[in-house]
Amino acid sequence: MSTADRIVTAALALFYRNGFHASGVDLLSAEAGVTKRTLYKYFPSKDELIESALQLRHEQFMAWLKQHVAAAAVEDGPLAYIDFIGNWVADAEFCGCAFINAAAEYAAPEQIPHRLADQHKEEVRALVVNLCTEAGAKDAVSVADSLFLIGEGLIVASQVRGYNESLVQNAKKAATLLWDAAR
Amino acid sequence: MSTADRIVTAALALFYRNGFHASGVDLLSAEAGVTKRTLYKYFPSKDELIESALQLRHEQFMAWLKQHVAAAAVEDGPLAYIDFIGNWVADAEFCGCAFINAAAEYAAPEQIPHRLADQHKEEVRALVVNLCTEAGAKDAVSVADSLFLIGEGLIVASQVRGYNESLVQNAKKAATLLWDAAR
DNA sequence: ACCTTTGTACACCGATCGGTATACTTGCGC
DNA sequence: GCGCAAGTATACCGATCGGTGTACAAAGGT
Repeated sequence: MSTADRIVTAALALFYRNGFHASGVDLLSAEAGVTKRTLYKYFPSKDELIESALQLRHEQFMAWLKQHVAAAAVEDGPLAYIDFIGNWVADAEFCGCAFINAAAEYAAPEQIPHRLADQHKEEVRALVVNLCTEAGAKDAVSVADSLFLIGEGLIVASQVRGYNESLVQNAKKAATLLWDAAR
Repeated sequence: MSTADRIVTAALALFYRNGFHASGVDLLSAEAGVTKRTLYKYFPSKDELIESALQLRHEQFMAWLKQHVAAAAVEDGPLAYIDFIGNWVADAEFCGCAFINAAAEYAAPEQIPHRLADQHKEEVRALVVNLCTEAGAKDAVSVADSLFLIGEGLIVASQVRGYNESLVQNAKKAATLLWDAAR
């Protein structure tokens, strides 16, 4: 693992756990096990480090998601998406969605972290649309958007209120109902 | 309007628009039209000002929500909740949910803004459960949680991706389907 | 008229912010 | 064995952070 990778990996972990504004560069470099000088050799500013960290997160997340839904039968793909979210929010390290958090801290839509969040969510939504299409939905876009909304709701509800087994079950139930109605 | 009220009102507006960590006390007091000294006469610290601002937000929001759902027929109450969210996210000043944003910036569940967010969401959820019960749902808690999830999803999706008319329509459609299945 | 309250103006505090300068060590390629 | 890039150590920069001290102006109650 290269030095740059170690830095951006540690940065992502800290930003995710601690927030972007609340994570200073001193702590950041200490967490990565490098000097501030070295950090600034690879990333010209904290802003660009944030950008790189979110880029890394996007790649990791999409790979993780794709792997999960690929393990499900094609006709259950859309429900596997909700299942994936259900697994994710149960993780002890779960701190909400890094991109939703980024959009919250950088409210203006033209700010780079917010734009990256928008792009990330668009890719996820597109993936869900694909799952619905391949599973033979009547109106793939419509049901995909509904499932996407339930997923987003499950993420933030779990973040704010803490993990709740029955809420996850409920999300799966609602998703199943919507999905069955769309086939 | 008392001086303390003007301060907390301005603080809420700035925190909502700008984030908590990103809003400094100097800007805060300037925005409120008072000196920093006066601000600290009423609020012993920025943290306590944040707490007061969130408390104010909670009261304003609940009053607004109750007023909206009270205008709907009892049997349509649960759908009026989604309708309310749909109106809200269409507002030009919409910056997501202040409590979700607070939970994002203060990730640890024991931090006061996070705890206030939890309490706020619990009250909203309880209100939706009541709406479902009064409207004669078979399993009020279950369908209320599903509608709540769709509402949360609509809030964050609109925050991250910007307002999207068809997404709102889709949320209403999904909510209607779930609600009809629960009556 | 006097005193108290309310708020202003503004300088100041130590700490931390993001970011940089300089000098030194370490290890690898040739 | 030499040179060079990578990284360390540490001190520093100006700006801003949350928060305070002090002196003064206005206004109301009695």
